Amino acid sequence: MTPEQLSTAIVDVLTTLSDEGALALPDGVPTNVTVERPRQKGHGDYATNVAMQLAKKAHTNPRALAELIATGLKGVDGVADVEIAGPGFLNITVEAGAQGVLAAEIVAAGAGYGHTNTLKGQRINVEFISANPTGPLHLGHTRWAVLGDAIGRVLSAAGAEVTREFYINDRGVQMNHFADSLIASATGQPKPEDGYAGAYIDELAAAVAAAAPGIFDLPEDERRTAVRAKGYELQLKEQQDQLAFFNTHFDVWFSELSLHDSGDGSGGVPDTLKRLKDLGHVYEEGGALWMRTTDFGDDKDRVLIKSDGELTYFASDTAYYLNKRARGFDRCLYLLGADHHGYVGRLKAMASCVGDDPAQTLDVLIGQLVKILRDGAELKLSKRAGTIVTLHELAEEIGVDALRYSLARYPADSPLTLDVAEITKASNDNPVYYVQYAHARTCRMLANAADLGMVLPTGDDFDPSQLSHQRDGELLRALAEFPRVVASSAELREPHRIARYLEDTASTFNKWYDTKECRMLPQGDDAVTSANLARMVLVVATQTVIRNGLGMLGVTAPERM
RNA sequence: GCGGCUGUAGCUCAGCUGGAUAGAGCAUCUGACUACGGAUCAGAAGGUCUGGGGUUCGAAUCCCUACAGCCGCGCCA
Repeated sequence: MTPEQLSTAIVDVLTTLSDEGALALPDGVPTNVTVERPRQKGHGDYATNVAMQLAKKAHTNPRALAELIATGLKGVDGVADVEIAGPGFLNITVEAGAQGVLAAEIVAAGAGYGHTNTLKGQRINVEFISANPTGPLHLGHTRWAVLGDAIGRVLSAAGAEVTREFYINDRGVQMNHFADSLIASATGQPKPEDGYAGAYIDELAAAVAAAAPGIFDLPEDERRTAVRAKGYELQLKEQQDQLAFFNTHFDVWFSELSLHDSGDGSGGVPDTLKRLKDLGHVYEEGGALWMRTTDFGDDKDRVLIKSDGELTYFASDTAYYLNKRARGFDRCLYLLGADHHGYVGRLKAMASCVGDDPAQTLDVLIGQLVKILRDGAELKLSKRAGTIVTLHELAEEIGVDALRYSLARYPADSPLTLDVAEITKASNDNPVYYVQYAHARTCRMLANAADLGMVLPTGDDFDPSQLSHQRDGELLRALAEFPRVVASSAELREPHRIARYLEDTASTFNKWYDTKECRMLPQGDDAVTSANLARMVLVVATQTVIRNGLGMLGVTAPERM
């Protein structure tokens, strides 16, 4: 009996009471009732506060209503006992057998356990990182790499059709500054103003020279174009390789420049500008072209074409949004750093200008910035000054799994401070190892079981009522939570809930493991009992949940450590 | 000045679409190694949930306010 089934059973009881006239609910019977694991032992296996929530509407008092529900619920198959406590809580105890069958269900579902259809039918575009291709990815991108990737995985698990997208800012003056910096490095000139510095520029300049011999000897006008193209190509490739190493994958690498190439009626910036004009949301002033975003709540209007004729980033952003919508996405997720939160207002206003309801089509997640301390002092990151802690360095120093996990276990809106010394030194204390260890432990136990000739029972060979110890029940109820955790994680776009859940579940498993009465393997020459076999199913179920959960965070589930 | 985020144990942080005695890890202290992998488990100690008001059966959670920290308010990218 899962919490979902219990919730349904309570709704059925309420419906019956309502039909019989024992209960009058003006707004009808709720379709969903909250069932949760109580924090306190002694409050049953599950608890619900439904009586307190409905009492006022039904013009009765909570305890009287609780009595009615309890009586009905006691007749439900699988429910062992119902108690009324405090102001009107219903504390429910479930029969061991009814609870134990879940273990076999999880094993049968395998890699699909935890997946739901709560977001079925939604086509979601998740855009994240979207860095300039003018340098390596750094600490500032690392959090988004982890969260964006995990959100993509979690949304998929909730049934959505997800496309993960990286928007390449390959257009704009920064690309010329990039080229000029490479040229300056190769020719021994001082770094240009507004240029990029750092060892990576020198290395990249050498790589450009190696890949295209003679490129720096071209005439000046050709040279810049050629170096820009080659440097871009190599730098983008490096970003892609490093993200692949970091286990972060994209479905689409979208070039900003491609939005400007078109102009043939297939979308892109020219068509976007025309459409905005037709909709009457643009005007000229001071030689510039503006979008009237203040009509939709923005603080000020925004420039699309500057008075010098150059297009702004915002013009590209608008065309890009329309491009996504034209590709059929119902929702566009943007993951932005806190330093871009001023963008939210104009993005939403822009969506309104083109006739969308941003509450339906746009989701902007603002994440707070990660600070990094070394020797107690904050490292200021600046690509142009060349002081960079790169994603790749971090990943190699701490390990991909540990770095991903330690970023994934915090919500995006909590500011994070990482101390370099601490995360490297304390890596053995990282909760990721605790969770991975629990998984490795299940693997060793099952290998031992195989050595003893134990075979995972199926059908009638599996006796769920053997899982009757208090610890069995605690573990089963923890495993039963997984689909709900995934669903809420997807709905709220908060993958850290999965990490916290896994830590809790791993802890429950370890406690179970240390309980003498719950041994899976027979001791000494003892024969294999049906209880041993039933617990074997429970171990496989636990392993399945941990593996699936870690997978949603892009973290591996090792068999040995 | 306006706006966003944050303020919970010594430290790092969960919990925030209102529920029962506010949780975890680390650090500290005490136990369990004739072990299904001890990277574990059992226990102790540790709190005016930043301050002040309000809403109600009930507030860390919602509203108002004050204070503190980080970030943002370009015809930059």
